[in-house]
Amino acid sequence: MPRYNPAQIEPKWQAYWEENQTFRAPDLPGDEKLYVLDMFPYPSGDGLHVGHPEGYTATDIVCRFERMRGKSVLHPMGFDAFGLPAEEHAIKTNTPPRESTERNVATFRRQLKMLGFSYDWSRELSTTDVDYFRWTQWIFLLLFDTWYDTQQRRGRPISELPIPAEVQDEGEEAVRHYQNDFRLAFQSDALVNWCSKLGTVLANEEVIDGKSERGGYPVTRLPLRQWMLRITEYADRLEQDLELVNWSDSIKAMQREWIGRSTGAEVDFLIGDPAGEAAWREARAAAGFPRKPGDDVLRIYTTRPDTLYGATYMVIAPEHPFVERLTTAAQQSSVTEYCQQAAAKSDLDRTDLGKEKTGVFTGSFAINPVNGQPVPIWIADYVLISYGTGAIMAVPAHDTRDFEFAQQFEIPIICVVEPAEHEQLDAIRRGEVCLAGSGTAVNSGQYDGMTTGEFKTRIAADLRAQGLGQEAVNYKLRDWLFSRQRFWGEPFPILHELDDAGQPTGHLKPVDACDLPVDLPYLEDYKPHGRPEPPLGKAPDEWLYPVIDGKKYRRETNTMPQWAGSCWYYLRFIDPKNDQAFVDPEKEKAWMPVDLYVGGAEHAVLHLLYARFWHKVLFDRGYVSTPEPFARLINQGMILGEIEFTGFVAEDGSAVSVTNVTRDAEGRQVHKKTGAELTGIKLAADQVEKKGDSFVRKDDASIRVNSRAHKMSKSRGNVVNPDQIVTDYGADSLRLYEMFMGPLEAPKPWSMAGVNGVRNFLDRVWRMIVDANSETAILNPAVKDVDPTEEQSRVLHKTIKAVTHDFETIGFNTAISRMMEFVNYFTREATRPRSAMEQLVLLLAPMAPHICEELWKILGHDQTLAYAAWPTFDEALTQDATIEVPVQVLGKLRGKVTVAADISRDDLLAAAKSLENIQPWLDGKQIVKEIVVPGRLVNFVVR
RNA sequence: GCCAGAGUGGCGGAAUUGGCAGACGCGCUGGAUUCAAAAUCCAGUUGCCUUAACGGCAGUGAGGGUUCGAGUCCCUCCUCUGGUACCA
Repeated sequence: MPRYNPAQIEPKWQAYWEENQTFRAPDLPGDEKLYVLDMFPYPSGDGLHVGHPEGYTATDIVCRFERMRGKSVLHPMGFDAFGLPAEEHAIKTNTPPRESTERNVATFRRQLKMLGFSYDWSRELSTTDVDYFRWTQWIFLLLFDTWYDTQQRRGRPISELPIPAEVQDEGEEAVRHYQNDFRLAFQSDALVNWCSKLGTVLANEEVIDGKSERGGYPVTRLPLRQWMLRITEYADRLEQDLELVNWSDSIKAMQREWIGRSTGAEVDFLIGDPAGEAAWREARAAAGFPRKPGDDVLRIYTTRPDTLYGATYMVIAPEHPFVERLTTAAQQSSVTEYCQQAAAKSDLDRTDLGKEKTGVFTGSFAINPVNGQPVPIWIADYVLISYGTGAIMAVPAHDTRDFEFAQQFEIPIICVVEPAEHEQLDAIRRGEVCLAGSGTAVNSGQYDGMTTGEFKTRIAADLRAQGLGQEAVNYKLRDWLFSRQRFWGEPFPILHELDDAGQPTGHLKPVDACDLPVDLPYLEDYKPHGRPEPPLGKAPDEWLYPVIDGKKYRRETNTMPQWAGSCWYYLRFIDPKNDQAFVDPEKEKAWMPVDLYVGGAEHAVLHLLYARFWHKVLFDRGYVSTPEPFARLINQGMILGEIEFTGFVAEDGSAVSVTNVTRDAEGRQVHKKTGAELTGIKLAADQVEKKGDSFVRKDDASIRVNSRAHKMSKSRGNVVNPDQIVTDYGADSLRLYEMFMGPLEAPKPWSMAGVNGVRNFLDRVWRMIVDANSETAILNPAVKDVDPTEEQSRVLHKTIKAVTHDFETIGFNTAISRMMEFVNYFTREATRPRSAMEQLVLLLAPMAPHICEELWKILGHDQTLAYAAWPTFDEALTQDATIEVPVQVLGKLRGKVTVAADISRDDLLAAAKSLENIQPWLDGKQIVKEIVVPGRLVNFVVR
């Protein structure tokens, strides 16, 4: 075996690992456990993408590294195979979903094995396995059985829900209804996001800019009875517990933003008879702020109670229950028209037209509780019924949206906050410019002169004392719409009781845990039809209408969304074969939490928020031991296509500089001045050159071109296929290249030349150790059983130290650089100590396991190196005996002095001062200051 | 608009967190080897000025500041990427 041949080595070692179960994790860990998890893929029909191996290689390196350091490592892999994408693929290829899913899983499994990841494959699972989703259904039943105790701030069994006496008195039926109102899984008639193209409703999180996240199809609002999960009850804990985890700030920020906690106050404005104001105030002062507002007040939510004196109008959402009552006869027709228009608008329209504010006056007034002034009440769709109380006080002087609206409808603008310093202070005072920030109160009666912060605290206390308001917290997070009208998902383990006439009684019966799983029935036609009735409604009667204890039921025909299975798979990996529980408590306690979780940032809100929610419910109910599932999260950056140069040409073929290109309203690329449509053309690297900060055409340097890397996509034709890379360069080269490209978390452009570069490095490693001229696999004659020289030792120990540090901090690109330096050094050495070669093989093994196993064997070992001891270093040997210290004059480098590493401060200073090329810079000058940083530098400040 | 993150050679990227900017790789140039090529090995490679050799000046998106010393810290601005968008 003279030359490095990955095509031969790699399958051989993959077979070895599989036969010997090399990476099988123990049921319970030893002294130190490490649970490293990849976000499992959904097995698309396209097979693995080069983005997948990036994160998977990173976790694999960590696992292999830590195994060599003696840790018990759990590193599993599975497939997220239920849901829309899998079903869409099945429909497209006209295959039953289970069949096409299994085929895709097989492809993914083959590709993952081909890359040599050290997964414990005995734990493989798919969310579509009946034995798996049996427990997904079980957890759903747990959610159904749980209510959230806001006092204790935790989920509790529904049997422990206190039932008010008056409900108790009404009988069993009333109690049941009361309980249903508190369950974490509940049914609700609400306006939902309906996507007829996908034939299902979608969660808020799955709708982006009024279009479906998957497919980009239009989404409309439709009232439908749907299953919801009360994730909002956990909003504060989901937000606060972000403190407990080691995640990137940006992901935490995205979750925080999605949860959208805001603090402020609720305030009641009297809308009843103004003559009764005094009596109302008296009653309120005595009784305090009521939990639910009466019909005589309009309750608003504001984050700026300090601007109450500047409220010049109020707005209620078009869907607000008071619309009818507040509308005067004179305004009736315009209000009706406006509300109908608002209702007809889809979410997309509402945001699209968001630039121009619309609204209509009701004709009614409310009374401002702080000054008794009447305030006109408007209806406008910029106020959302689903947030806060669906009503606001508008303070145009200090809120940009209110300001816009007030300008449009010529409503007075009263400044009540003055900034400390502002260029347009006078304009702000006159209400001509909006100030959204904080400052000092003016025109606010007794509160004048207070800072915004003081004012907020004071007014909250005063309002509370008068029973007119109270502090309040609001979240943007909405309850999670959990049902889908599709076939390919987990059936709900819920039965609807039917009466003798076959009509639903409204009574829900959860399927007994011992009767789980509820499997999917066989359906001839499972395809969505664009109407809200689920396809499971066409299931055979034996499935659809079970009879239990003589009672007839109809099964729930909705299915769970794609996210259900991925909410708890990390727990099942710990105990994948258990048929008594979703996970054994002892094993759960031993392995959780996940120590390192790696995946794409596209799951920043959806998956990670949902999984954390389920985990907290399981935690509250005593089934898991940690409050958070994922202790550390790293998002790998996206791998982009190769850098492309794009030039623009007009219709007549003339080149146009990129500085003159813009996009018109329809998104077409047009000339900035003439508006003529332009075409982008791909230019080869040798057609362009760098000029200043940008690239220009070689044939005309005045024409600037675009240079950037794009997302890989089929339509762009820049997709890199991992199979091809493995064939051409080998799996180790692919792994190594993806780690060498740059920091794990950064987005990086692909470069074929770069793959060739790391392959070159592996060739050099091979030749450093193996005799490339021999027919058989024997050591390079330069490798000898000798002790390393002192210099060789220093190189070795420095490398061990640096690589170990880089592995600990996930700095894989620099770790590779260090090993390249090692190889560059030792290939120049005529004698290469075998021990040093062995140490390098161990260092490189986590990254390029196949070649290293082979080299390890050639170096005379008959066991896998997967559990060989990680190399250690001697700190003393990582320092050089002599060091070169830069010498500066006035901060500029003027010379270098070579001295002993442990030189004293004074000796270093003396050596620097006597340096020959320093003298001219010191001559005739006075040394004002001498800066000596031992081991680092000397700097003379002269005058 | 708002919130994150990032701007360093022809390219991907280093820089122990305030201490020699450009490690390592790609590409390019030259050389060795070869009948020739591939492969391999060696040397060079930020720009400008200058030298026989040395050396000097500038330089990390732009401008300002702090410091003996700034890619790194502070202020203002520009560009790009991702997220988000009437959430009161």
